[in-house]
Amino acid sequence: MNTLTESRAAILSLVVDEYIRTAVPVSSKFLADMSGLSVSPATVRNEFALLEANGLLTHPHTSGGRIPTENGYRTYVEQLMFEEPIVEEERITVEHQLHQAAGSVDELLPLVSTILASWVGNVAIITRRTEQQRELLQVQLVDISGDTTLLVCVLDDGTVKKKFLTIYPYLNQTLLNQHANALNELLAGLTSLEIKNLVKSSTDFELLDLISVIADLIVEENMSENTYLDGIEVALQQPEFSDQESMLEAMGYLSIYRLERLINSVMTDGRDPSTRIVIGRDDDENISTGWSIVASKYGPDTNTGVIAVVGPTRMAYGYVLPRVRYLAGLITQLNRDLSRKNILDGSND
Amino acid sequence: MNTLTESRAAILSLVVDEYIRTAVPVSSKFLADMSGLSVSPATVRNEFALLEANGLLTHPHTSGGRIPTENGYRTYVEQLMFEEPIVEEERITVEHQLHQAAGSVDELLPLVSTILASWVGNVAIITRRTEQQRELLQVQLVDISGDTTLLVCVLDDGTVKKKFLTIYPYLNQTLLNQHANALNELLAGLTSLEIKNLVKSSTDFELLDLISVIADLIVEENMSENTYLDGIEVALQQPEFSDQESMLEAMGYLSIYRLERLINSVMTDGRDPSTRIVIGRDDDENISTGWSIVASKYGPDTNTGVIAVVGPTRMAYGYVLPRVRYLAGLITQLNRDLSRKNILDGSND
DNA sequence: AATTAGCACTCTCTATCGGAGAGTGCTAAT
DNA sequence: ATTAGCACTCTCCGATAGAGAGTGCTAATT
Repeated sequence: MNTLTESRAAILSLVVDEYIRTAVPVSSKFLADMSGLSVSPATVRNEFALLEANGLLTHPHTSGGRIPTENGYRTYVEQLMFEEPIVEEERITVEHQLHQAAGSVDELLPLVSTILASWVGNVAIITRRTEQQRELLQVQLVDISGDTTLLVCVLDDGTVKKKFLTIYPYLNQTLLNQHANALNELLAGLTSLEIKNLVKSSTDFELLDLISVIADLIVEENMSENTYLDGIEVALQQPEFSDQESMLEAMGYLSIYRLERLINSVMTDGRDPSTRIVIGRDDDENISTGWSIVASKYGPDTNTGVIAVVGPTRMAYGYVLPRVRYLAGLITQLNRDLSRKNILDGSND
Repeated sequence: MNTLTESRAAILSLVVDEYIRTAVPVSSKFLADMSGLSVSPATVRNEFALLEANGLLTHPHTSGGRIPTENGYRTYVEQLMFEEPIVEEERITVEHQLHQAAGSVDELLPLVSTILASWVGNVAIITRRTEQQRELLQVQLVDISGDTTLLVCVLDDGTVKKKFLTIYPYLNQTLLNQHANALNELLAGLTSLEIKNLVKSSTDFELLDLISVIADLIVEENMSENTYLDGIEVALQQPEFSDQESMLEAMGYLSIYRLERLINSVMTDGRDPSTRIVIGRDDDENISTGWSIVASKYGPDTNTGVIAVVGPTRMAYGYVLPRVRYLAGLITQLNRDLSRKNILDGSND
């Protein structure tokens, strides 16, 4: 049933391409005239009817052109789509822009999300998984005021976490430094898990509470710090959102909290591929009708996450997919460079 | 010329109130029937004509009701407006919500902006002026990898600033700690300015470059860290933005970068009052037609900034103004508490 | 058996028209 | 100074009609 004849596949492909390009339903006359097909509109119409019977096309009105169904998009993406290669010029531009943020992940990722969003004209989102294996490098305790003390933890990827504490009895900075030194000797180089085990195994540390706080702080999920979203404004210019109602609905849908959960759930359902395209309401995903996601995991193991593009089903998959995949690879590579502990090039920034 | 008769002022006030409430032009019949005015529609129409001659009202069509001009709004705000008092219940709700963020300014301000936005149904923005007088409490140098070192500075308001450095020759953590200790002895308790003077006066410090970097880092302006914006989505539900074009235009106008510059310029033009309402295109401000700002400075001196509401000219000034002023006062008070160095109440968070 | 020309049919889109309704401006009366 | 009355203007809404686009189907062609 799903074996399309060659010409039928070509027609589906052309319809999807054209509809993605113009957002206007595609007519048989247009395909017969403008495309390489050397057939008459009537023939195209016959194929239309069959594609529609297969659930791959539909038409909004009796007398409008055809548009793809969600299944039509899926077939297109799986079998027919031409992946628009990234030209050298694009590559250079991107890598030039990224050069500014060689510092660390939390400078790199927001920049990449901005680049991706403007590149594909849709919402781009990048999540970062808090790494359980991150090591604590250094702890600091700073006396802020009377009874408020600031706990600062530096992790091995350069992340800095802080938390206000109230410590009784009052400890002055000298005492705090002594405690911090003790903590550093004890904890430096350990992961959150190792610290927790330490707490479990030995019962009579001084500052046991504080050590627990540190272990929690290291792995604390702070969504707004670990997820980067951009491109809402450019995405909302799509004709899909031409009235206030659909626009507001879209803005609600594009909330960073929703999307963060969404793409993480899409990419952590145990499936193999590191790159996925989810179109419309897939039965086992809670994605809304009319929306699609192109997502890719990035790495390496020590620093993973998902980079994704979110937009209307009428998305230029053949253009978006290679670019998402490319940026995922680029992030992976830059992360690897950052963690390789011996960067020979050193621009003093 | 600007002395309105009592009844004419009452009519202007009612028109503005009603138009703000419904966004529908107000008719003479409505005012005569529904309001306390014991006059006929014809009388109201006579007054309309005079108010229109004074440039305070206008009507979009020959046969639509009246709407205020920008000058009409200004007169209303300056002379006629009733300030909607904050009821006890609102106050309790706000203070309850704020209790969660007793920690520091950078937890407090985003929360206040969210509260304000949802309170008044418009965009709320809070800027924070980087305080030149903030003191450095502690410096930390952490070895991240081969040649990357992380510089961490803790300031006296609990702010943590960090910067990646490349230091030659390589220093291991022990050496870095020694340097950090030296720096702390030298710099702890100083402001950026004092550190810079130190650099100027003495020429042969070791780590002179590093000290300069620290001085700069302390006062580094990081807009996205110092400005908090919320409420775009709720603001865009106003009927002013009922088509895609005006909605996109509004989104562009509401960019955090623009607004940040805008409200800072509005509040730093040397005028007296700590609270200002700017309506539409004031000649000496670069505000757009159709937009208004209600802004208030907050304090105290050690930690200043501006809290503002931005929205269409048809804004409920009498509702917004007291609430902006109230929150500005609340921020001031909380800041004062935070810096008073002796908070007696200590909830262990 | 696949393709295609022909044609009636459907539906959208746009413009036009007319009437209802709302609101005004003006005049004359109070 | 206020108001009743009334003609006038403009918007809004629904109906109507015609053009245009595209289809589905049938019958003819290759």
